Amino acid sequence: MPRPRSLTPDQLATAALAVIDRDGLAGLSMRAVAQEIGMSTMGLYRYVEDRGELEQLVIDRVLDTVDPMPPDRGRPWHERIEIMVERLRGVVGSHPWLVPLIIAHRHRSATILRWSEPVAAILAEAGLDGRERVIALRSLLAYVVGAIQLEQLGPLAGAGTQVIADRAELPYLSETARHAHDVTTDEEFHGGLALLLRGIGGGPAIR
Amino acid sequence: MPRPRSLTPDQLATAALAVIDRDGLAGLSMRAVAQEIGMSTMGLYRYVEDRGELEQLVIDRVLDTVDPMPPDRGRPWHERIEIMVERLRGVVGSHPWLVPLIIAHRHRSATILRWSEPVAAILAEAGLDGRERVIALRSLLAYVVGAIQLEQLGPLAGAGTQVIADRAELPYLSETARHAHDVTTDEEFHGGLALLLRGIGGGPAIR
DNA sequence: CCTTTAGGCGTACGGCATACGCTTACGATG
DNA sequence: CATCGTAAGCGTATGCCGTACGCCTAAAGG
Repeated sequence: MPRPRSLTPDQLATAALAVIDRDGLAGLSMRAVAQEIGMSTMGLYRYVEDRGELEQLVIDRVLDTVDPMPPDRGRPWHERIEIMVERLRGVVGSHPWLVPLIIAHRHRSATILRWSEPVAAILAEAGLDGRERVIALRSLLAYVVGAIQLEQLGPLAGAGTQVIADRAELPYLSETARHAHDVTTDEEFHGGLALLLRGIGGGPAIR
Repeated sequence: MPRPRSLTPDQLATAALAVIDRDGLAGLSMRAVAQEIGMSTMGLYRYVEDRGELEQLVIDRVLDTVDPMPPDRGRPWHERIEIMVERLRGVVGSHPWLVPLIIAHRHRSATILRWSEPVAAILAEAGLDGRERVIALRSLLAYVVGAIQLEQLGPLAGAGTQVIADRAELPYLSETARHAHDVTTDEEFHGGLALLLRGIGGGPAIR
């Protein structure tokens, strides 16, 4: 009976994401999204309660593209976890501006749960008991969250690291920084993950 | 010759920190800090270029309390790293509102460098070569950053986890969540760190 | 005592989220 | 086809925010 909606939540999320990808997180405002759609600012409030709900819409839209299918069970379990982690990193990494938003809304998102389910299953198969599983799962999440942020904020082989390499008062750190340029972003991420997996008990043997 | 300054940067940082600790990060505004000091809003701009510089002041003030002294060399190196990590977590954890600010300003902060120096030294002593050191150091930082945020956003034994425990469509995850209540925040943090250290090669032997 | 310099304040602007009330398009019903 | 209830969409207004700019004044050197 009433007038039909002229916008789907998905169109709204797409518009907001376009704004973010173009102008960064700071460019995201109700006005900007309304303009992107070609609607008045207040018209948006017919679709979302407030700005937070719009953000949630964007995050869900992006995170929903993470494939939650358990990987082929023929592989060793640490490889399967790597695959799951890499899927998450791939999706988040293609929208780096979203990272702070995802962090802030993490607890409300169903995707993290859907992602965690197969990971928990793999850890159980690997023989970890309940308590070990709790700790391993949280550690993996902590590592992924932290690594993605560090990666986004300053590439390892970038200018910031170069500055450190020249600091005479920090001999060990600068010596370490000089080795940074031949570690790619991917090697760094997977290297760290491999350390964690080895600690959990599933990685290749100790050096 | 000119009129002397009536405020030290430290007083400014202290006032801003008081506002944050009382009203949260959202409560931090130039107006609020000015009122806290008993000065007009624009008076603050005699001391800082802009809001960002005020934030930097607060972060430096807090992070400067992290003890950068290398721990007693008699201990095994993985214990020494644990001590360094715990110092960082202790300081940041007592001002949880600051976490997003610290993340955003991370690259400008000298404290992280001062902290990283002894950690790099310990890793070198442990026998890691340059490349391994780069990866281990970044991993530790990633874990700490991620874990502190996860810890702050949702306690493991809290209501959020309880909800998960009742989700029938996520059998492995909910089974895992049911074990969460007997893992304290500290156990979780140190358990994850122990996994990472074991992977690096310095933790207690594999299970 | 006078001059100079920076300290401190008030005002004003443009941007933000959003509360509220009006107008209007729609489509089900008579 | 005419009518009307409902929700869509818009305009206005409020109260935040950071901060540019110009004025007045305190204080120290000569």
